[in-house]
Amino acid sequence: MPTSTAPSTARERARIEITQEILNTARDHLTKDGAAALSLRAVARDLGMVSSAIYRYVPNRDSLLTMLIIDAYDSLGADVEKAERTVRREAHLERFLTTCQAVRTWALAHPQEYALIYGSPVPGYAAPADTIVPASRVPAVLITILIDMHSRGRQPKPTPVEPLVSTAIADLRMFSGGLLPDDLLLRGMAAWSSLFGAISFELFGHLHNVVADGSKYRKAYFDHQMRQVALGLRLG
Amino acid sequence: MPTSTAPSTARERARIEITQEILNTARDHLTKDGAAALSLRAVARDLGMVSSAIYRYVPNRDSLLTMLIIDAYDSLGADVEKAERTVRREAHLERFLTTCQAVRTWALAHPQEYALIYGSPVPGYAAPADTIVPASRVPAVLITILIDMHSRGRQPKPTPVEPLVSTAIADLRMFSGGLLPDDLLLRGMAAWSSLFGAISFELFGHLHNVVADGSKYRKAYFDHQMRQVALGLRLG
DNA sequence: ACAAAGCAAGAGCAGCGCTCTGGTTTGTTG
DNA sequence: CAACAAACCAGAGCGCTGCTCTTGCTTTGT
Repeated sequence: MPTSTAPSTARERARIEITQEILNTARDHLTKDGAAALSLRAVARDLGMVSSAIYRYVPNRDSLLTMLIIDAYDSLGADVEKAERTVRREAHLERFLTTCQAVRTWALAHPQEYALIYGSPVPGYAAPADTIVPASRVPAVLITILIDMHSRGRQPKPTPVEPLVSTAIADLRMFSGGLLPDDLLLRGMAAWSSLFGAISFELFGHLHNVVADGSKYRKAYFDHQMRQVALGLRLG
Repeated sequence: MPTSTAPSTARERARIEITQEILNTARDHLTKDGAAALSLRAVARDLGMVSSAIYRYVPNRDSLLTMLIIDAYDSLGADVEKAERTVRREAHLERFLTTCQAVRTWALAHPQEYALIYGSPVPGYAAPADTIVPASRVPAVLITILIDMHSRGRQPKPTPVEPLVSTAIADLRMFSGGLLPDDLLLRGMAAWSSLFGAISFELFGHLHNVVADGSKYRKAYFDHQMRQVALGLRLG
């Protein structure tokens, strides 16, 4: 089943087109002034429509933000997948490091969008179901690397995990197709949090007066940290 | 030199008192509706003053947020310091784990304040200098644990660190009094990012459909992860 | 040919941050 | 004690926001 049916009437085509324009303009505003400053009225003004007309295409501000969130997840996911694909399949460590670099590169290039998806969620906001698939693209890449490593390499005996923790990650185990032992899944989660913890700290200003400001310093620092994380994954 | 001189006149006393009331009411609003929804007018209403009167005590909304940020850092810092103090000095691992638990406990109890200080910063916002001291209380606790461990325990030979990374963390080295080798400082940074990465993921909803929702599962998962982090610190 | 559905435009409501004006209170000084 | 400047308060007002409702017009499927 196709996710979107072909536009039969001119009206449907126009509707899709206008919705696209709204999304594009909104993304421009987002990258310039941040999510908090995004205003439906300003978007309408830019598009030469009156403010009320926007509500024909977007039910409200929150849902516009949701569309931008999905967009951001997909943009990040596509970049990361593309970067990771360029690496030789057997070079597991390099695949991991390339993935981390790609996430950071995207985040530095799209700080507001990064903040939108990995920063504080808006107060009453609950992520709708449409976001969970795009949101899992990066985790999927990481898990694939782990699976490849685990299935090919020598498998050290898995460290046993407490039952409570083991049941806690039942969903994650299912997501990975049951191909990974619990302790490796947990290491993967640790790597994932470390990756985003490091990027968030850098992007949200918590490295001020801690790690030198220059971009080469920041990159070297990040590199080093991710190599450390890779050690924890037994990738190095 | 005292940071605040004694209030001589009734007016000065009233001023301080009213400013305090404004801060308290603002904090109530923050914990209830989040930073984005915090409104000077609403605070004024709660206090029975007209909206313009607030500007006698607070220059603008941003500076009110800054005061709340400082408050939040101090609240977190005080809780963490208190918790960490209860542990036997020689039990370095336990001191570390207790610190992590204290951070998480505070974060779960004050999610909006956590989001305010560790979530996405407001677009044009630049943290003023007044925040850096309160912000470094938690890092200071972690570094003290590392110093105690390093100075007492057997010191494994430090892994050499690339020069670029070494110069990148010059500020951090200074902050730690030069008592720690670079590789341990870097492990400490990794632990710090992991800690906040883990808490941010949990608080900002990125563990949905990954780690089971129940608070005991979440706690067990967090415990496990922090023990893992401690291994990276060679604390375990 | 015609009703139904989709559309644009404008007015309007309640809220926001912030400023300005005019009038009052307070503390200090001649 | 009187005079005066500084600090205070209340209110009106500006321009912005999200969102709704009403009024007409146009496109669409029957």
